[in-house]
Amino acid sequence: MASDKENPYLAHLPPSERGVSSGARNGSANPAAKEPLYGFMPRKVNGNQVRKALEHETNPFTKLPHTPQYRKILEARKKLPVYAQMDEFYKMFSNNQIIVMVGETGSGKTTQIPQFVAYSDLPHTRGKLVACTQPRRVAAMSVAKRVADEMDVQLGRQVGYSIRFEDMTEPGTTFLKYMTDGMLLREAMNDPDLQRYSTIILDEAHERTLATDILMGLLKALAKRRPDLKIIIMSATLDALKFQKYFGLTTDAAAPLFKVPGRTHPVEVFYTQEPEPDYVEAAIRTVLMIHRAEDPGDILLFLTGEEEIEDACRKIKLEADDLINQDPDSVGPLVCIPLYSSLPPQQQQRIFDAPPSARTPDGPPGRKVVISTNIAETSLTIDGIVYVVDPGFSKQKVYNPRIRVESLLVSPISKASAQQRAGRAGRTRPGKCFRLYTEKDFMTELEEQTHPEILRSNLANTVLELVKAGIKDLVRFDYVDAPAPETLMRALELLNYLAALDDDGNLTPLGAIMAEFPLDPQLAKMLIVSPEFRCSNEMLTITAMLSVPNVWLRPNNQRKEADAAKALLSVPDGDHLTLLNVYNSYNQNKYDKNWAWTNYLSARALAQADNVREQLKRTMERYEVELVSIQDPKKLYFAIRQALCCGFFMQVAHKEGEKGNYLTVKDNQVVGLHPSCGLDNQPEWVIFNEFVLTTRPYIRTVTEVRVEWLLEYATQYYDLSTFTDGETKRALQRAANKRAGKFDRVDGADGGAQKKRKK
DNA sequence: GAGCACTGC
Repeated sequence: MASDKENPYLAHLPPSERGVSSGARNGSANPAAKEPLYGFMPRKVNGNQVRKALEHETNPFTKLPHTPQYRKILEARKKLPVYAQMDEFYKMFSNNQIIVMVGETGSGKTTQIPQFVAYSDLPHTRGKLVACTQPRRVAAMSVAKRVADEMDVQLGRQVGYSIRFEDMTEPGTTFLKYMTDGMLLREAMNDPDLQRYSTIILDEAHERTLATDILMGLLKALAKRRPDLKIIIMSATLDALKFQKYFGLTTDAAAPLFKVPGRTHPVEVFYTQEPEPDYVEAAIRTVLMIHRAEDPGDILLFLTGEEEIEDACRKIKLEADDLINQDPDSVGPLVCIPLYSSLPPQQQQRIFDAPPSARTPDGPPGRKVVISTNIAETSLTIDGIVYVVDPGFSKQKVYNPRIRVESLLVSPISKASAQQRAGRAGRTRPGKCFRLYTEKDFMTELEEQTHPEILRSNLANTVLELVKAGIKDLVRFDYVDAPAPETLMRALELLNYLAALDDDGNLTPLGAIMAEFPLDPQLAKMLIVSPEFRCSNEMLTITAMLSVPNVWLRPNNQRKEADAAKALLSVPDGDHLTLLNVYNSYNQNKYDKNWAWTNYLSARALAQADNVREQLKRTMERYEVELVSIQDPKKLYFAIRQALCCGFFMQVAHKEGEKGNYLTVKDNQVVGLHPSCGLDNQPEWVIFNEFVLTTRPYIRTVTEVRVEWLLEYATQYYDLSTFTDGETKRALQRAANKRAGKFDRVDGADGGAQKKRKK
């Protein structure tokens, strides 16, 4: 490398270092006095150099003098366990392309390691970035803010973050970027070499989110194509060896491990002697036992869902009140606080309230009990928790590729999860964890790790992203854990029916555009084809509404009122049309802040839909998907239902008999219309957005369609030779005959196309 | 006549 141009690494160095004579040009005999990074050789930086630069009076990235706040924070940083191992880190980082790092809670890895890397990579001198991914948006935002403060720069300039709907970076200036794993995966889709980055750090890899898992596969392959790219996988202890082996560049060499101790307090673990037949009852009993007998300190109880949590809250409150009445001198007041994700943020904030005070000045102190879903296991940290009650269950997503259904199932947690839960008791001082199962069950029955999400999900979306990223052979892709072949086959099959992939598995032009939308392939497809039906404005709305959580509120004590409000907004032809109507009404009443609430709708979800709609609209404009509408409302509703068929022709059910049962097409599952469904009759053919398995199998968000549309817009899928014999096939046959102009001699019926409404 | 574990684009 002869010139500065070829070696941008040297650009930041004083002229003398670049081979240009003169320290005198700096006006100083010692250039290091002015230039904090003087003498830094990229990726050959050591701890001494960095420590010196950190103490320097000038900020090397802004060239401004360091503020007093910087110095104060720096003193705190020096006490982090990871700071003591800076030399070791630089040695390992300089000598290896891929590192696996483990650091427990409180080690400082998430804030410090990316900064260490920045001092070594010097990405600002060559227009590169250091990226650090997080599974959650809030984490990406809050860590970026913290690190910007630590580096004495403004958030969004040298240090920024990038999450969906919010890009807090400045191109050309930002060189350290925190981002969600999903965001980096999106980037990899369009730039498989991730050229912008000099180092990529995957944080919280042990959580094994779908996006992180896919990124690990992509980065492993990319490391061979880009020897200049460095990769750090950060994880909890238990998984380290698995990642080391996976990222070993040869079969027998593992990636090196950089290990940093955590800083937490010990937690004493107790087990029950016998298995508990009813874990909710046992949990309530344990909470009350702690309240009566243990020292002050708040309690965290893990349960599986909203209903269970609200129920337990009521029961604990009743029993605690009884205790106080019986024994006011030795039992203090107790508050129960529920915590789950669908609670409005304001109510979630209650977990940070102080525990209730003693009722008399020298009476027994009060206690706070937080009853939470898994959200408190990773996403939210509550200070002051000293006792954890862990019944050992959580709701987990499972995917059945045979019937293409994702459902939630209450299942035993893993050992790793149990340890994570116990750790929640030791964040501020030594704590106790009460496991409501036997030690033997813990040792022998619980799985080591929770199954990674990739093994429990429908992969249609992921497969499309991978194909777009240039991965041709999905089955032989080097996954950390390979999904079931049937799951991949199902995904490929769906994408082929949707014409996103051709018969050889190649991406079609349509598929390439579909991949650009942050949507399930079915939704992307119907949105992209909707201009042909001249209803793309409406499909845009419906797609956005289907992409956000349920907009309907149904408070326990006002169910009737809520149902009545919903009936007023319902469109009898289908729930998809109702969603359109809800959004339009919301939009027309935006001046009225109470509109959502008075109509029993979630203002939060509607605002989210608005946000998603805008994002999708921008993508449509970018790919020239026209935004059009038909004026005549009757024709418009027809067009919408036809466009729906283009995406959801595989999610169709046919009415069987008069009992309200439906049979899903091809899979032949017996399902019912979900009670929330707003159809005013039972049409012969319906498409549905969702199959849910609760008290029985239901289809939810349902709209009536005509059989001839299915034959017309999904000819390949409705090839009758692929159907098993039965009423559905006979009905399809009648419709097909009619289309072909033949007389149906079996029973003379017309396939139900002219069916009358009951009302 | 039911419910929404949790994330993410």
